[in-house]
Amino acid sequence: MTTNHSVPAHSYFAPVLLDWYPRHQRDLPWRHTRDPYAIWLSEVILQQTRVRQGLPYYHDFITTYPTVHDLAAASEDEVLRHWQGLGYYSRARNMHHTAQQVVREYGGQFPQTYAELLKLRGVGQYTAAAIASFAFGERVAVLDGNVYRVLARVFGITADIAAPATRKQFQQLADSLISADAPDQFNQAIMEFGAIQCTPVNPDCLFCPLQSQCFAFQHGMVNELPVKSKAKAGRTRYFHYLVLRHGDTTYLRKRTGKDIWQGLYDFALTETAAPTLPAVEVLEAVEKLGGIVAPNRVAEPTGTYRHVLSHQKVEAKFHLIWLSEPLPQEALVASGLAPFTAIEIEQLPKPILIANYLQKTGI
DNA sequence: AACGCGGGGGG
DNA sequence: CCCCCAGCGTT
Repeated sequence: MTTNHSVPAHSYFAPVLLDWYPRHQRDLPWRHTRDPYAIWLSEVILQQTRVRQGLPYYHDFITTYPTVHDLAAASEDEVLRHWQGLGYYSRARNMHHTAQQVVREYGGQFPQTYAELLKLRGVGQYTAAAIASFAFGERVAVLDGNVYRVLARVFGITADIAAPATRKQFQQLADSLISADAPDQFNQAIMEFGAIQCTPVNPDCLFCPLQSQCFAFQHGMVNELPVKSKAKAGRTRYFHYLVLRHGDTTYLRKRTGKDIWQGLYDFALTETAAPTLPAVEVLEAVEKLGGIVAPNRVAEPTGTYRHVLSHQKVEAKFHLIWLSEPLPQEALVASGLAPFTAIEIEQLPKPILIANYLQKTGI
């Protein structure tokens, strides 16, 4: 390819990517199928997740739930347990909901167009475009973080990619670039190119096939593009977990509010604005839950477990408390707590913070 | 348009 | 320790 700036990058873009892709693509399981269920599964997992992290989860899900019928028939707890550690748990809950919807309302057959796919819960513009192109060959451009980055650099777009209004500009450009005869390959190629070649940090510009056409490279702006405003800093929260135990059972409850970790299980929780909770307040909290503390069986709290989420930090301490009696039934109803054996706890979906604590303490 | 939602990898 | 990675639903 010659350096001819009189020729717009537009005409070279798709051919260069389609030439690059087969020589550099990773061998990924969902690239060997046109099954919309398998593709949907992979895309939901990959929505905010890197391939390396998502791959074992994909294998687990496609093995445990080979068809949409299997996924639809599972319980939400079981689906969340398989999702444990992947984060953004609403993806799993929405996925489960959609599986049941596809079985009930679509006879087990996924809708086949972008517009119809978009109606499914958990399927937004990106995922609808991915399924429509990969499974059904529809000519609709995907727009994900990789695509934003590649297009911003190659075409010198300085709009803030974190601003929702910027989307139109990129969608229009991507739709103008996508190959008419191989829209699926184009979509795969541009995302793979962003993931492997045009990486966020230290992109491989030296061996880049678009180097001569790339605005950012030609103008020394590779590190300035794409433009992306920073997310606002998150708050710090202080969790004091009451690990109530009696006999061989431990009390946990399912998180139901609009807070983090919806649908997952953790212990009775007192949240404070300050890092510490006085011992007397720990006892008061246990009492309020209907618990009778066994004599001399309140352990010192653990050290601080720090758990960083993208939007908030959690600093948690765990107070191990042995009860002399099981919690009364009314107390369980009021608090949502329930007794579980260690074997049962293993099967519950839990935040990584809780799973780490349980592993460390051998419960 | 702004916000809330997890967790991992690299320098 | 810092930085980076981001699609969808709700408000």
